[in-house]
Amino acid sequence: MSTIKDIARHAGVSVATVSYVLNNTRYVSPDKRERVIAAVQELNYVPNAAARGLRVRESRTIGLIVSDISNPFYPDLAKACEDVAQQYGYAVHMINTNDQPERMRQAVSQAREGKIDGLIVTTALEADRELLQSLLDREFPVVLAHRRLEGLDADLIESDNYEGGMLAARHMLALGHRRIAFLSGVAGSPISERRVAGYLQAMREAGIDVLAEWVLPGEAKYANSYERMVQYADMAPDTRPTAIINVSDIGAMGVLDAAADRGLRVPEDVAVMGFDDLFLAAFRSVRLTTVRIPRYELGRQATELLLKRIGKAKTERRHVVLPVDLVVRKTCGSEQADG
Amino acid sequence: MSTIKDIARHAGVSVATVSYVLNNTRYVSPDKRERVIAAVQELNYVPNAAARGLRVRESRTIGLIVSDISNPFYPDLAKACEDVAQQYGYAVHMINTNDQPERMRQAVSQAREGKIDGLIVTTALEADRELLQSLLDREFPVVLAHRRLEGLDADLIESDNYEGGMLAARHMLALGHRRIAFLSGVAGSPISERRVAGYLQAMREAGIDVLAEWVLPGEAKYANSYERMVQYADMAPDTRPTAIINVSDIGAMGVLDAAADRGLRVPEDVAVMGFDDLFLAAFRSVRLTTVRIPRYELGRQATELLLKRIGKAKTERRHVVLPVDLVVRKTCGSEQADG
DNA sequence: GTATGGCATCTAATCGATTAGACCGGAGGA
DNA sequence: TCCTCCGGTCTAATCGATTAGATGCCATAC
Repeated sequence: MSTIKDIARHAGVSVATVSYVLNNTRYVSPDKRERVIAAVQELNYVPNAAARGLRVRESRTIGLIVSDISNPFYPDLAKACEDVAQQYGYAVHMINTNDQPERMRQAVSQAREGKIDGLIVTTALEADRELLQSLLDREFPVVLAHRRLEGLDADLIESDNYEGGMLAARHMLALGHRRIAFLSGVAGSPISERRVAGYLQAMREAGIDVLAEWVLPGEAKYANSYERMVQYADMAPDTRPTAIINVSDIGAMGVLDAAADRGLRVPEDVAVMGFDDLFLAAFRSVRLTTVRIPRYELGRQATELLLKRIGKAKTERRHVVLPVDLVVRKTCGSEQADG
Repeated sequence: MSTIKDIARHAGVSVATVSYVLNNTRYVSPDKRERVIAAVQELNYVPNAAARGLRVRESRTIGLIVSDISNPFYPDLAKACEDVAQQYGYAVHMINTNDQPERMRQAVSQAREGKIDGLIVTTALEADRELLQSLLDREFPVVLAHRRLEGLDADLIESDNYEGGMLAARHMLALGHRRIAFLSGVAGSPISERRVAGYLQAMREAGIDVLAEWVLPGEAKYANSYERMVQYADMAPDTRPTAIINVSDIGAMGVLDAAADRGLRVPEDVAVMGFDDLFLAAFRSVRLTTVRIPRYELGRQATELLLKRIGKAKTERRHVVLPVDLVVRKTCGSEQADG
């Protein structure tokens, strides 16, 4: 593997001149410039990233923290992040925390080692606040994407979860439902909380008292949502919720399957909605009505913002709220055309 | 940000001693050891990765190349890779090539810059062979996972695609089908080719002549598979294939939806199978019979092998073939129990 | 009392880039 | 003719770690 010295020797110039040519940092006479370029080609030279990074104190790498890349919410966001990063010459470290603070600690450590120049955090728990704040205190760029973390002084790109909750509830209300349940996420999830708040607001506006049993927290996964739906299915038909809004599409799939297993027809006996608009929500056999979350856009904007932050002096924190929209399909029974 | 010199000064020892304590490379007296540890804690010291990397010529990072992380095949594999890497103290660079050779070139460049110590490649095209071989020629560790690349002298962890093709075809044959089609992937995909080869072998063993129109190459995506199924649906019922094997589950979803749109019942009018066993294949509304590909295991073993390669002298190339298995659900009509 | 050896620790070279500041030669002005 | 200035290029310091080899101290042996 050749070094800058080899190039300098081969081209008959100094290492400084080689560096000037490679980085375009000073004028170099055409003749020497050409000799440098030729030497680079001939020796197939690629500069060493560690040496460069040590000197200029940057790694040209950003970190992306997700709780679990195999959760279908994240791949689109991760893709956006990588697309943008590539474009700007940055690499992406992917870190799955599995919601363990230990993993977040490792990520923060990578930041302090200088392995990454900035961090995009899609899932930060309460327990991670102090850790992330310690980075921010050192002026290390951190952008929250998707999930906010109250009390953390970082940039935030999120979608309009409150509006999403309203949209969902109003859709059900417009279809004539009154007993509308909301299968929320785990207690303390700010995403879930905002969506529930929107739902509650819409219900209030409609003059409906929301029964405690209608808002059931739990894991936004298939299995747990399935179980929660089974509870509803076992209630008497005249008290059972006629509409179920789910905090995630994956959870909605569990609800759909539980309903079918219990002999309830969708949408005749129960209307079902999700959140996210995953690819699978569009399948003909599913056709889930849902609130679309702009996942790619979340990742794109978070990465653009992070890269803007890197190297720049501290600026005003940004808080971007992306619009969401209702995607009407079949599971609430109101599809317009092709049924 | 403090450096090793600060720690040395603070603890009243030399930088060498600090390094010995931190890396456990030489005996250090308990008293100095403790002073070093105290200084590290007090100054909140974290060693600089670039400086270390420059000196010892390693980045403790590996690269993972996928064609597109938003293709649901890859997240499980990527997760496995990251899980194993974390465990060994390595970070993971995720690189989406989108099947563009340009992106592969960037990845190879990262390797040569020393940004990564090894590379896991899940999708290498013919066009990438030379590039990857150039890495191997420099003794840079490369492991192919999932997709082989003929003529490349690298380690390979794949699943038994040939056996999978046989399993699928035999299942259809056992159910009494004779006109069995195989919607394959794009021409030149070795994964698809092996699966088709297994299918052809099973058909041969059953004494059935496979019509050219039964093996339709195309993109293994939803839309393209949908279109191909439409073609079949338009054939006369007595010549139309009664069974469709798909090279991917996502493609099978397209087939399922096309069949439904054309008024064909599954499995009564057409039996449908996929490959992969994605999470969505298990949904009640889908219940896709498929050949399970051990995605997590693929990623796990590839990463373990890669890490074994890194730093070790050149050893014999390994070729691991993981077993696949048939997952019988509803789309071929032979489900045993809970239908 | 001096020589020997071993052990803990130190000094300084090194990795491969970037870049501040020195240097040198030629042009232009006095 | 001499001085100044400027532009092109060079030398060498620097980033922060690791580690080879030097050093100095102390115990033991003669």
